[in-house]
Amino acid sequence: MYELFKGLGDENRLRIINLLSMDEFCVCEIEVILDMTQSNVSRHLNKLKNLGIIKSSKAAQWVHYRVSEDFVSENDMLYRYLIDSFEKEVLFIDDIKRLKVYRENGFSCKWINEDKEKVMGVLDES
Amino acid sequence: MYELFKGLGDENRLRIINLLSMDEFCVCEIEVILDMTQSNVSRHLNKLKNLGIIKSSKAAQWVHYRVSEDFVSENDMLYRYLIDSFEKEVLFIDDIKRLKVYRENGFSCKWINEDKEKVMGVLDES
DNA sequence: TTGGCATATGAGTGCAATCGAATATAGTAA
DNA sequence: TTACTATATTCGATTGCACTCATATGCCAA
Repeated sequence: MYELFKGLGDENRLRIINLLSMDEFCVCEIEVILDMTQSNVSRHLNKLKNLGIIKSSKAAQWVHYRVSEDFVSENDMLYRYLIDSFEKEVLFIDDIKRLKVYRENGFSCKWINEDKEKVMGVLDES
Repeated sequence: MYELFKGLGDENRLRIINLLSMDEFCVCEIEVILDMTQSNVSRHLNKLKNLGIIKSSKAAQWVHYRVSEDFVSENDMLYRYLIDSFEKEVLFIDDIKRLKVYRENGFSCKWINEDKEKVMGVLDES
């Protein structure tokens, strides 16, 4: 049990969970939206996966991550606490704002591949 | 927010919270019931206090610790999740068993002062 | 099969956290 | 005051964790 809390005791991992609570994302999208390095995102995702908080599925060379439905149903109160808390803190609210801009511009893995700088630039301005 | 989870991400601190969820205790009682060193208990209590999870009050040379009512009301779901989880794990269940033996023998700070070895011995046998 | 892209992992670094032992502080009682 | 007791804090050692850079793996497309 303390392992679970230890896993949640990291800002970047909470930011990832916050993002994944909205939708499914592949690694490169998380990287761009949260402005983290690729290896760092990958490592945190792996840790969250080992804890059973998220799950992954491969689609071609992309790996999509999502919050585990089992985790949510087995840890109902904790998950609701998380969601509530996300909505109260600027850091998490700002990440969701960045996600909105990402969506409004119709960005996707493809865009990131073709011109990552451009995508990052647009997100940074907002 | 991640600081709170980081604080909960330690087995000994969870054991202390589990114990304090039952009643108020002074440091020497926690030390004996959980079989931890005095300095270690003190350290963890201090950390939990800084996080606002517990509160303390002095009575003569003793310091009594209890779960903060404010923390419980402000973090209702998280606290309920904690209590639920405690009830499901052997480690925490066993600590409460030790507490019961402590109570059934009528032990107190005084007893611990007068013959700590004896008290520990009785608890260890159970 | 080769080239390129998405993701994962290994190695190294530095910082943070835990712990026991010893010591300091503060409060009490004689 | 002095002696004692409960708790807090400092020290030094050890371990654990997050991070970056570089490289490996695995998948697709031409």
